[in-house]
Amino acid sequence: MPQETIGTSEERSPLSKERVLRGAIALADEKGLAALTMRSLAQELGAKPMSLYHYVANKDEMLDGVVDLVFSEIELPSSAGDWRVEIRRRADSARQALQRHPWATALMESRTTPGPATLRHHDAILGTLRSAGFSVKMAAHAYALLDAYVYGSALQEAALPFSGPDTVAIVAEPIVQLFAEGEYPHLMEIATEHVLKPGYDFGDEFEFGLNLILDALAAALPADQA
Amino acid sequence: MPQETIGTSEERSPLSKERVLRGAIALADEKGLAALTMRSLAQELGAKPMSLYHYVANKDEMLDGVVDLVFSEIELPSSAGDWRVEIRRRADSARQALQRHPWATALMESRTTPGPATLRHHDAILGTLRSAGFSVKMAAHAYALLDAYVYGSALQEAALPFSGPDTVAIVAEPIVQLFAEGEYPHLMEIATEHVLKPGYDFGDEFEFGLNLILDALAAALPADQA
DNA sequence: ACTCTTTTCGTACTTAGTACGGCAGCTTTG
DNA sequence: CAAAGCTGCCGTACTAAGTACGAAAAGAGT
Repeated sequence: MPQETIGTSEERSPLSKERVLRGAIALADEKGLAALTMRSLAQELGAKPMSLYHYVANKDEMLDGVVDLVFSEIELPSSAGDWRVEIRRRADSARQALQRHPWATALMESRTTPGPATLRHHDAILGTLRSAGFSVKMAAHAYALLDAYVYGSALQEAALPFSGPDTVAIVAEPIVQLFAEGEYPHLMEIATEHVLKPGYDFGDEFEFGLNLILDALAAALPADQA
Repeated sequence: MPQETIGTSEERSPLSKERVLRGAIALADEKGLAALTMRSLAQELGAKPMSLYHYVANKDEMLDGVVDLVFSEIELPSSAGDWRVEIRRRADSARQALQRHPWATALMESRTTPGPATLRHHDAILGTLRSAGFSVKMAAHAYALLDAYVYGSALQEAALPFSGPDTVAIVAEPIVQLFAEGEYPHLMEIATEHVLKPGYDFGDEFEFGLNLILDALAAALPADQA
């Protein structure tokens, strides 16, 4: 006597590439990237491991799809409207997406085959910059700069031992202890006088850099248009 | 009858943590990060897998050590001398190190336990910025910005399907083919009119952003000092 | 109901990390 | 110089994970 639809937690709609990828994201969000195995994912989906291979060629290809899905969560900038507003919107949106899925930053590296959402994303940014009046070359420069900054920030934030504005103090003690040896005076200074202060939020750090970059790009625009 | 010292290629000095880590780097450089397994590394070192565990607790810890070794390859900025020169030097040096070991960027993400070289590195940069006159807060901002940019650029460069200034054309064809569908007009434009042009070098892209950031930081210095 | 197609899965092989205990050679000590 | 101990090296073997291969089950269409 099979147990049929007794399963309480696991969803049991038919599988699909979409469901597999979304399940993978959910699993990675919950348990971390290391816990994302074909076997555990199958279980999560109420299926058996080999069933997944009907929708993805192999795990690597699945990860490509996952990365593209994460990219699709990022708001696209519009080519109309103020370019600074649009670029900022997408930068913030990208940071949020990579905050929701901290493991994704690591994945983006190894995957050299961008998916449609990724390409669309890049295309939209370049479009916005070109519409703003940047030359082809300058748009490429600006794009590389902005993108490097956004991903680099995501990398940094993912590496931070804390996440919210308030969880800082929890891990502060052992770190300060380590620095107290006097070997890293400047790290010590920045830690105690800035990062470990109550109101610290990495988001402020991010905004500072983003503003600085946008201002500098805006200043370079007139000369580029000439 | 043991074959003694007949082995031609494999080094056969006694093992050490140093040798294990350097072997790991060499293997990753040669065959890629995926090929770096405890088994293959042991073979490379002319030893058996389990021997490695005398020098590293487990693979993860080994990777931590590897990352720290890569960091130690980066030139430290000095607190004396012009801060822009020093910061630029370390930025270029960092890019070179991450170019030599493209797989390292991916590793730096997951490792939340920085080694001594990493800490020394960060400390030196902060020291240089502080000596230049930046306030604690501004130094933190500048540091986050610069670092995010350097790592982000490394990430971008590692994701590029080509490496040198001239290998571009090789992979250009299929890419252009893909874009030609007209779905990504701006990517297409940047590709054909900029990236795929003969003299293209990602290094120029990097320098542009670095200059822009340094200029903007320099402009912010006076107000910060006041 | 039968056949064709699509979806799901059972079995089993391979690779990789690593726990555990043994042994060899050098070092120390009587 | 021999017995005892320590250090570094490794043989064996277990577990987890990706996935090849082919078959069973579930639908679809006539």
